[in-house]
Amino acid sequence: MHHPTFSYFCGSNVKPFIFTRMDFNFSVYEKKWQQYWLDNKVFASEADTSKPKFYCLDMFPYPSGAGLHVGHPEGYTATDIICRYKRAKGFNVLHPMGWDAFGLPAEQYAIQTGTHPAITTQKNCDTFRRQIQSLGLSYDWDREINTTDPAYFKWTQWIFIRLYNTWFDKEQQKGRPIDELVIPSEIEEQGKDAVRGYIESKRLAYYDNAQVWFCKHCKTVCANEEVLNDGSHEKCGTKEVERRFLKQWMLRIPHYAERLISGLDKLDWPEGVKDMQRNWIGKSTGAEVDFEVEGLDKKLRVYTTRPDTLFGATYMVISPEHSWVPELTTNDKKSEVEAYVKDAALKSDMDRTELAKEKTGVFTGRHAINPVTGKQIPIWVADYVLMGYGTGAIMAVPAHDHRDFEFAKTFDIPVVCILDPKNAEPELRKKVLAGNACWTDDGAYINSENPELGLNINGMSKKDGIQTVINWLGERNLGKATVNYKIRDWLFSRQRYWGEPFPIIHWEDGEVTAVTDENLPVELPKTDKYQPSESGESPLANVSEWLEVVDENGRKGRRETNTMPQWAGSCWYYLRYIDPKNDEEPFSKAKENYWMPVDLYVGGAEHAVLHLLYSRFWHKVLFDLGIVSTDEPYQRLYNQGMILAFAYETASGSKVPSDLVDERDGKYIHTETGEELRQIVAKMSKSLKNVVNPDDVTANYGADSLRLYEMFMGPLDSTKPWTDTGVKGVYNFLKRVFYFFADTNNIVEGDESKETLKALHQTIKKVSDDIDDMKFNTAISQMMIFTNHCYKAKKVTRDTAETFAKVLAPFAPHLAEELWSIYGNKKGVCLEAWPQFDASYLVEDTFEYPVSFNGKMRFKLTLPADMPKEEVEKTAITNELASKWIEGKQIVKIIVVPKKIINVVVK
RNA sequence: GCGGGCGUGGCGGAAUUGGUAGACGCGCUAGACUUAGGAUCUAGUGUCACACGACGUGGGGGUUCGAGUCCCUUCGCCCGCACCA
Repeated sequence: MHHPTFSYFCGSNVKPFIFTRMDFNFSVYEKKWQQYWLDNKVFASEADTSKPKFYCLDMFPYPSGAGLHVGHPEGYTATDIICRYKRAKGFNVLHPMGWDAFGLPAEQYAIQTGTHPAITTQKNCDTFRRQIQSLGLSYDWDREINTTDPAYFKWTQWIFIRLYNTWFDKEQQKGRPIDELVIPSEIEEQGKDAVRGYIESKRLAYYDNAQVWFCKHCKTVCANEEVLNDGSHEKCGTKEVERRFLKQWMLRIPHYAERLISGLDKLDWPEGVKDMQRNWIGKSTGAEVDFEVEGLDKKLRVYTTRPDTLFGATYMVISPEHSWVPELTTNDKKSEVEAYVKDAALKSDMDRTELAKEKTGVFTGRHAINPVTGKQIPIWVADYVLMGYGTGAIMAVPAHDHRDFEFAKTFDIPVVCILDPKNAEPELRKKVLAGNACWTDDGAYINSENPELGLNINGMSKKDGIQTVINWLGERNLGKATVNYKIRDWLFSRQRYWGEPFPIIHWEDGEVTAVTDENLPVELPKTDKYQPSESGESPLANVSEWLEVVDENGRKGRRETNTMPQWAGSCWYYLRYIDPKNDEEPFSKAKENYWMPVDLYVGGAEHAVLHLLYSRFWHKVLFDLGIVSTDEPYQRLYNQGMILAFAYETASGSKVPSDLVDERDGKYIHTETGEELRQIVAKMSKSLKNVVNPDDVTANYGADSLRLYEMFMGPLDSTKPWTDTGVKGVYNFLKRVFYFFADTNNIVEGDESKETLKALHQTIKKVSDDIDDMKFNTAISQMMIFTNHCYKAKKVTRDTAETFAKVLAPFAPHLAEELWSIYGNKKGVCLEAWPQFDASYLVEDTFEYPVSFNGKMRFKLTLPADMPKEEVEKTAITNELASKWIEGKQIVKIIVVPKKIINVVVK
């Protein structure tokens, strides 16, 4: 790599100009302007109602020890361009940065080395800040926050207390203060404990025994969401997760399911992210139906989305975890069922799903009565029915449900078709009618009549059938329409040291209370034992002087020793940026009212569900309590694509580290084996040795080059591979800009040429529109076109040069400032207004028509722009060049679209 | 299986409501300058024929004066979710 700051520009006589030597010394001027911005706090913002506001937020990073990678600056540069542009357009911009700094790595490091996580975290934050500042991003650094700072997590705890003291009023679909909860008289009569239990059952945050995932590797519980499909733990990648029963803090997010779904409609988010959230919440509508159980005075309740298929229910299934299993099982089946249930309990969920191909189950020996056919149907236990969803029991309709069909075929249970798939292929229809295939789509009901009970849906369509059966069930008190959601309570505690302590005390008499607001924050105690225990007890449980408390009456208590998960701090950080130094309240209401909602939120798609859903949930609770003024936090969401890198693999697919690859004549050769390798695109990884470090890029090509390249690579939302030659491309562009515009010999006084004015105003328009559309790659290409034009024009006026500096400023702010100051300006270009686009410079009195014959462009014809259609037609076909295409043919039609195209149809 | 997205030169990628396919950049080729340098400038560069021209946006079909763009069909890739009754 050559040294960039030093003069490869040896010739002082390079055409077309002669000028005194100037080095493209970016490393000097980039530092200079960064210092200027910082010292003068040019990007500081205050709530100012006289101006329109723009709140632009980046997903704040976890400051890992590895430092920034090239993925970070991608989103940050995009938002920075928009913010600089918006400021120039007169907006009051809020653009903050901070650190999501709780988390496992710092704690693991503490366990290994004894270094307190706060020290490691501080160091990493310093590195991240330095790296981010070296990119010239226009953050308001006075608003920097850190989730591990007690002054910050004091308010995280404060919000937790609000959650704890809120219940959800289903009637009003709204969270309300717990002291507005009306205790039913029958509960009141049962005494104090019953009342307390009732209240606990309503709080949005509650403490209870829960079957939870426990990662033996991390020695902590983890949320359902953190356990991936293949049974591995998202955080550590090991498969050492298992089910345990532990006392845990849970949040009742399902109460907000409906609002979390409906709120999506008015948000300007990628459709895919909205769908993922809807999918995650998993709303389904159906009905609960009660089935009489033979020989027991009980009714087994099931949930089904297809009550219309009741006539086809030939058996029932309950989950192995269902509490009725022992009671339902007949004596002769007892040992068999017990064995099955025990087996299912031992199986982890991953085993269950991995073996999903084959259905397993066991008959309980008991029958239920199908309420519409009056027939006996067997009750089975099978693990394909989950306890956590619906009622944990189903009616099985093998003819019209794939899973039930598979199960019925495996265990030879009758399949009764009750819906004729009229529009299916004849072959398939025959099979369905005979019970040899499954049909889940629409059709017309058959065998679905019971005159004694007054129910007949024969001939109806699915939609009418469902409604008719639900009505019928309701009238007879056999069932009712029900809505179900997949989303479960959010497991909100971890057995770790490095997290927010819960502001909760467990008293010796069994009472649980929240710490009062005046006593916040509950800080983390100093300790040197960070290691969690095998049993799942937090390290905080060992710090007795912190742990044990006594109230004014001498009652003893213990602090909650769990800590909050990493999600907690990121659930509300966008609110703290609004008023980050306030120690009276989490933020001032007036400021919140001015800045919220976030107008643009940019970050990775990996947070499509969890972070964004959790955060929306907290926000809605705060909204219900009147703490925030908007129902949704993030108005517009944008996901930047991932930056990948080239990697190499052998014919057999094994990966080869990039330092062992040579390129020769477009082929990739293994330097040790000589084997020809295939170039692939992969995630950057240490093992592939294809990680690009932003510090290196900045050192070699400058921050402007890094910024510009990341924006020029392609559309912001698509994944794209990094190439070093691509960086050089934009570096060359910046150099060309510098050599032309920093050379005052090229900058003249006087009137600008028509052509240059046109090019300039095209550029203003294109760049403005493209920033609005977040199409930064084409904005940059337009600036390249303009620069190419200037090289051809050889001279431009100072006005033109200054205007171009303003347009360039959001993208390459350092270079733009440098040029701006060369022109003698004393204040920064970052404080200048955005240039006005003037359409009159673009007006042309001629237009170069492409002339097509039968849709093929053959030649071009320059005509007056205002020439009438008829005359254009005439001129086109009488043109000498046209004769060749008309000769011997008949003109059928001529299409003229003014200032677009001429198409001659010939035969 | 369900949901979302995508297929355009050697490569990254451009193309308002259907209206000149391949902008811009990389790479490559040639030339200029030269104390030969991986610098800079200029020109060229979709493919085949390299003259006329023909063919070209994953494949096939359709609508249209005109299709990368609209419709049908088919193939391939990426990302989520996945026994949720």
